Parts: sequence; structure tokens; C-alpha cells
Amino acid sequence: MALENQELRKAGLKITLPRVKIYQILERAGEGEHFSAEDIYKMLMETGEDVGLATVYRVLTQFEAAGLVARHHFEGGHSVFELARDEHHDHVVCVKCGKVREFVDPTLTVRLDEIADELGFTVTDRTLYLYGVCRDGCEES
Amino acid sequence: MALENQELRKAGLKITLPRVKIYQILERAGEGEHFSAEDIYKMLMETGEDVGLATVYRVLTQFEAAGLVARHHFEGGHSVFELARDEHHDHVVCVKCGKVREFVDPTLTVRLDEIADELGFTVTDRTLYLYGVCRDGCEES
DNA sequence: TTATCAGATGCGAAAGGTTTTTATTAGTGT
DNA sequence: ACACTAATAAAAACCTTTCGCATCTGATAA
Repeated sequence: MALENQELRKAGLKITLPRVKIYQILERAGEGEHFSAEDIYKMLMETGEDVGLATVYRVLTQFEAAGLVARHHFEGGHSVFELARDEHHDHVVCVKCGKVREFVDPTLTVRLDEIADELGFTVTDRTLYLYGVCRDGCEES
Repeated sequence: MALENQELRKAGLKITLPRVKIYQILERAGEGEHFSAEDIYKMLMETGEDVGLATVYRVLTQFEAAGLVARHHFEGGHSVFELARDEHHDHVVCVKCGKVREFVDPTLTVRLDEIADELGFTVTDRTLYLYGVCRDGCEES
């Protein structure tokens, strides 16, 4: 049995075609690649799957509740999704084209721990988004 | 002439009642207090001002473009605004007692600019929240 | 295997926050 | 004050996300 089916079962979700297909798309995403519900919907259309946009949203919300994916909220009220991973990463968001990239920087974690320490805090988690514009290849979608 | 009028002029914006009123509301906000467009709209209603919600959004967007206010995007797709202060500040949040403290660290900005630069981005703004616990004097709310 | 049924889906319509459009009104420089 | 231009209110448009409901599907039992 495929890996994604085990994940779905573990989450108490029935194995259905939309769920499997959506999980596979998320699995195929490269490191740091984030998809919007619309992105996923379009990919499903392209491969001829008959899955509604509402279902994509429903499934992603269920995956999120089950801890399978992480949802990130952005400007304009739209979200992107990625398979949940262990390693902490932060995000860069282009305010022009909406592209999201992530990065990992251990020295940042060290510095932030220092700063918090000076304030008498012990950090357990963080949310960091850098907003800006990509210098090249930034096209309005 | 009032201070806010000078700010508006400097930004190349005409002095209009909605702009002055909205600016005053933002000025009255305490440090670290954030308002949504809806909040501001309601406050205007309460004082009997006849300003439409669309105008609030338009004015806030203009203020943002002029660098007068900072916009923060929150989960759920709505934004909040605050008067722009000179130096960027980040937040530390205690997940136990809910206390929020601000900190300023220029070296952090430098480092984040470097990171973004390597990714081909130019940073214009950021959102950084450190979640953790305060080591002392932390009381459950 | 087949029947059964809770749960999932697709479609269309609606919600919620934000932006644009359009006709009208109000600042501003002269 | 006058003319010119920008700004406004109100409504409608927009866009992502959610809901309602009839239909369909997958898991379990017979």
C-alpha cells in the first residue's frame, strides 16, 4: 500500500481519489515550494482529474487539521500549503507576484535566541515573513 | 496648522476630512495598538463622520504607499494598520501569559537583508513573532 | 461479492474582506 | 472667486474561501 494511504488512514480519513491525488501533488512539490488551492486545482484539471475546487479546499483543511500540511496566510486573504516538516523554516514573500520562497538559517535562530534571552524569554517557535519584491522574473500572475 | 496636515502635505495628499480624521485615529492609538479598516470605519461612524468603508481602505492604502502607516497581514485575510514609526520593531509573545514585548535589533535587519538578497529578493517589510515563555513574573492570565 | 450507509464529492451559490467604477463633490493654485 | 484636478460616497465588482444539498463512493458487514 502506498505511503500516502497510510498517512490518510492514520489521520482517520477515507482513502478517496481527491485526497490521494492532492497528497501526491504536495509530495511532488520541491523543498520550499508552496501551492495555493487554485494551483492544486489547476494541476488536477491538467491531469484530467474531475475534482472540484471546493473539494480541494475541504481536503486541504482536513489535512491541516490532521497535521499533514501547514497553511500559510497571505495578503489578499489567500493561503498556500505545504507538507508539514520538522525543520523550522522562514518565508520570503513577493508582494508583486505572490511567489513564496522559504529559507533555513541556523545563525538566525541563534541570534533570535540571544535577543529573547536578553528580554528574559525562552523561544519555542517563531513566525517570520519577509515581504518584498523579486528582482527578476517577477511577473504579475 | 495641525501636525497631521503637514504629514499629509508632505506625502503629496490633499487635506480632506476623511484623511485627517483617519490620521487622528491612528495617532490616538497607543504604542503597539493596531486597527483594522473596519475598526476605523466604526470609530468614524461613532463620531458621526460620514465616511465610507471604501474610502477608509483607499486612504489607508495611500497612507501605506506614502510610508505614513504600516500594514500587517493577519491570518484569516484581514489587515491591521498602525502609524509607521522610524525603526522597525519585532515582537516577542509569551504563550503562557500572553504578554507581548517589542524589540529593535538593527543587526537582525542587516542579516535578513543579506538572506533575502541571496534569494534575489529586496525586502521592504517583515513580520516576526517569537513565541515562548518569560522566565520570571509570568502569570497565567 | 454484493448490499449498505456514513461520509465525501461536485456544483453552484454565497460569504467575507477588499478594490474598482462612476457620477459627484471638494481642495488648490492662480 | 474660478477653473482644474483630485478625492469622495455608494454600489457593484472581485477574489479567495466556504456552504448547502443532491448525488456518489469507499469501507465494512452479510
